[in-house]
Amino acid sequence: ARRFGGDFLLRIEDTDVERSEARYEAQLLDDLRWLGLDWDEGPQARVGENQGDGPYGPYRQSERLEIYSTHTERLLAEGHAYRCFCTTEQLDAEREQAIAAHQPQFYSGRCRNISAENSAVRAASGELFAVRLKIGPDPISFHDIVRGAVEFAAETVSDPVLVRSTGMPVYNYVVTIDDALMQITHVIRGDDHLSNTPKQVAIYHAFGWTVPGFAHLSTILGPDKTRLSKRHGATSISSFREMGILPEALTNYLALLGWGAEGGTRETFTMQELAEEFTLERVTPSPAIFDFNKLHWLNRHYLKLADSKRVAELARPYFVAAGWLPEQHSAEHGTKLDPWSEQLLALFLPAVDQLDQLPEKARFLFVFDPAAAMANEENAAVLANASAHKVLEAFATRIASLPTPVTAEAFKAVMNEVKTASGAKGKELFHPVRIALTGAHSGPEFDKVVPLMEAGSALLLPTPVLSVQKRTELFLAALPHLEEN
RNA sequence: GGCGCUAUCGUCUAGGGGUUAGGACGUGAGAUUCUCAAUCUUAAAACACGGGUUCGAUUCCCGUUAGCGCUACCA
Repeated sequence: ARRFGGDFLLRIEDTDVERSEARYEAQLLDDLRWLGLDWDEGPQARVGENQGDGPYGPYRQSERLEIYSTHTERLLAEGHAYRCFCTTEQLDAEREQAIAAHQPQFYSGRCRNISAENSAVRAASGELFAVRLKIGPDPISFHDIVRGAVEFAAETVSDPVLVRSTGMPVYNYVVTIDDALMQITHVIRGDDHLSNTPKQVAIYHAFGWTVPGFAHLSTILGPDKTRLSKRHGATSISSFREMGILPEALTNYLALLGWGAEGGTRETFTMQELAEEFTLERVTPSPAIFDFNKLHWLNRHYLKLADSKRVAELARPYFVAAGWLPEQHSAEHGTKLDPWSEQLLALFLPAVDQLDQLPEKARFLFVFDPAAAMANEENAAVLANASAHKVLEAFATRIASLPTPVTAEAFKAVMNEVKTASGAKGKELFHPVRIALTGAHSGPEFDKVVPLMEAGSALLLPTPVLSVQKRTELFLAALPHLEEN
């Protein structure tokens, strides 16, 4: 719509009373806004914003029931539709029979030829009825922008129900009326609707309306090639948001799933660029498998580009949830905590695919557990080495005599002294110290980690961050056989 | 079962009657004076199968196979 200066309409299709709840609608509007998709016409948001509405409202199908019943009367009067008095039991039995006999399941058409008078009398007497559309003998064909010409034999369409015996019209019916009345030129939807389209085309014909353009987009599949669903991980928009995926990464990824730009070498598109370049003609008809790897790559890409304040805001809740950052900003926090948080983020952001992985990566800053570190097999192997003890002893005495806070430069100097004193170098030198300070033999550069520990130890945090000296002291105290050597 | 849709590297895709079948993610290797991450360089990796049409088919047509969808008084 944006590409060609059209309008994007948001319509709430809530004719299934049992499955429609206000909270779903609120969630939907919320998700769309978060993604950066805004609509020109649509329902007033129940969450408060005043976006939406327009000249073709109301935009909730549940509020358009009168419109539909007027149209049903017209169809009935013109003979394009008829009342069907068949009971569910009857229809179920017929269906079962057809399945047992390996026959295609069509409606028998039993009620098709009940006379208008008879039909009216039975209806007036209170007999329950559904309304069915009369399908003519000719094949129904239409053009799909993604797939080309599509044709269905009339028998396979059967006489579809338009209005349930409860009086509530059915989705395939109302969607057609709404699309026509709202002057929709392009119907863009999932290909699970492709088989429904001949029914809808027949409805356009019955009313004498112009059939719009259709574009059926392929389904997104999971790695096992079945429809993407909950067991594949995130499927709702909000779950991506909760994981810490940026909206621009998601929209970019979604656009790439089933579409390729001309040339086929560009991968990153902003919403603005998408609006300028996206065309339905270039949409692929084959279904695509959702690939978290590529989404993560895009997310990392946009995380790098994003404003650091914005990312800090987004990342903060994950640390708060872990109990490591305070919930509220105090005055002190503003001046000291914010710069520290930014440092923290700068260090760990390149290491994550999505924001919710941040606490795990930063864990060693907040949780210091020498016993656990020593219990780790790989760590134990490193510490079992005789030189490791020499390194740690040399390191401990020198680091303890340093003025606080320990700077990155002072730390580097100490490491050099330890190197000459112990004769250890490379891994032999760094790994024991790294284990002592962080509990693991791998992690980010000391140049960045040391200042972060030092500055962190001066802050008032829900979980205190220990200084380099404190860590060294505690770790050596916990090393049992050091003194014996 | 019936009807429909789909089929290029593991994945997302570009391309299209004659091409060294291009790019990206991921994977492997190398570089970056501890490691991890990031970054850079580099390598391996594809036209589902069988028939046509054609001088020539991965490309067009038909079929097979496989996957998905619909087959509801769900959307």
